[in-house]
Amino acid sequence: MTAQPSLGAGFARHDHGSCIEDSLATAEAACAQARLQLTPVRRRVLEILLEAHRAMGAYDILERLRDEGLGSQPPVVYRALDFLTANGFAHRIERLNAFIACAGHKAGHAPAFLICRVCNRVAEAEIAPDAGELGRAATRAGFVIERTVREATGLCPACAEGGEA
Amino acid sequence: MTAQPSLGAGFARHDHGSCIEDSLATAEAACAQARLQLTPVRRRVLEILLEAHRAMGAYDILERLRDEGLGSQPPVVYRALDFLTANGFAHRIERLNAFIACAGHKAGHAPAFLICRVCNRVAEAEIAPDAGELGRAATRAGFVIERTVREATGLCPACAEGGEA
DNA sequence: GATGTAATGTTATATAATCACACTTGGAGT
DNA sequence: ACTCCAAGTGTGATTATATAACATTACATC
Ligand SMILES: [Zn+2]
Ligand SMILES: [Zn+2]
Ligand SMILES: [Zn+2]
Ligand SMILES: [Zn+2]
Repeated sequence: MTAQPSLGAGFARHDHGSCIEDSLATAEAACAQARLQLTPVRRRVLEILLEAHRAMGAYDILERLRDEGLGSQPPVVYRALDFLTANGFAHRIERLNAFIACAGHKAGHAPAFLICRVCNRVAEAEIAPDAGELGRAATRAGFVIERTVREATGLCPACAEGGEA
Repeated sequence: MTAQPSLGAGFARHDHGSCIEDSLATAEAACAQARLQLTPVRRRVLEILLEAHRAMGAYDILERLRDEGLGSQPPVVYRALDFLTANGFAHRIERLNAFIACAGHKAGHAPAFLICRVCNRVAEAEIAPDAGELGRAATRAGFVIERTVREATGLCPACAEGGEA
């Protein structure tokens, strides 16, 4: 426990069952609030991401949907993922061509990710969007930033301690 | 002229012919120094990237190679790109699944990119690797960063001034 | 009940990347 | 010179990721 506030669950152990329930409840509330439709497919995709609790490829998710009779073609899962990412319930990890449920949904936040190259777990960190040298460099150059991808690859605490290589 | 130091050529105009020559000469020198083979295919791919002066997909590059009889199958270009990126002569833009010649090769540097979503031009910015909140968050979490992807999407000065939408 | 909109179903295709194996080449060592 | 080895290349096939295009359904509204 005692997770770092800015990292959400991060790489620490946590009560997984309740984290799924909480996230789903939050998503439902947010959808009701914003008049968004959390349809069966969308909801199930979010659940799958929450259960996995790691980054999943679109086709991995699709396989699950197919087994459950919820859809069998790529557009089904990509549409659901579009909805979830557009509304902040999930994020795309560019480095992995994969998707992960948002940890600690805060409307319009600018997440960064720590990706372990050994165990493939991903931690989400909340960081101010324009902070840092990149924002300053952009300002100097007259560039207007709309979205920023920040993904660090490396070793999580567990994997760093075990066999490094 | 008067380019921002930390942005290399950035979005500013510059003498394109000499920037190609200089970069190639630098790459050749670096390869000789490090006993790396800048073979015809590798050299030509780097030239193509330098001439284009923007991010190119692997298959766009391959098409050029094919026209010139230098290779016709995907592995040819991916091998060359592996070499170029592994040795810092080119960079992969994760957001675009594309590649770009390095602007201002400094051994083992940690670049960030500003990507214009309208004109698709890309500027490379040099930023200290562990700088900023992400580095601190990683340290707090006990995460060992090996590589970082930092890519901002938005509008370059020219496109921001013209029709915003 | 007609109409419009959002969501879904389905087929095909586009785009990106890798695998697997044969072949060539240019030294290192004998 | 001969053998061996490692790096690089050629090539066909395959896998992985993502979108285009169009038909259909579900539901709200008028
Ligand atoms: Zn998030
Ligand atoms: Zn790990
Ligand atoms: Zn560079
Ligand atoms: Zn632009």
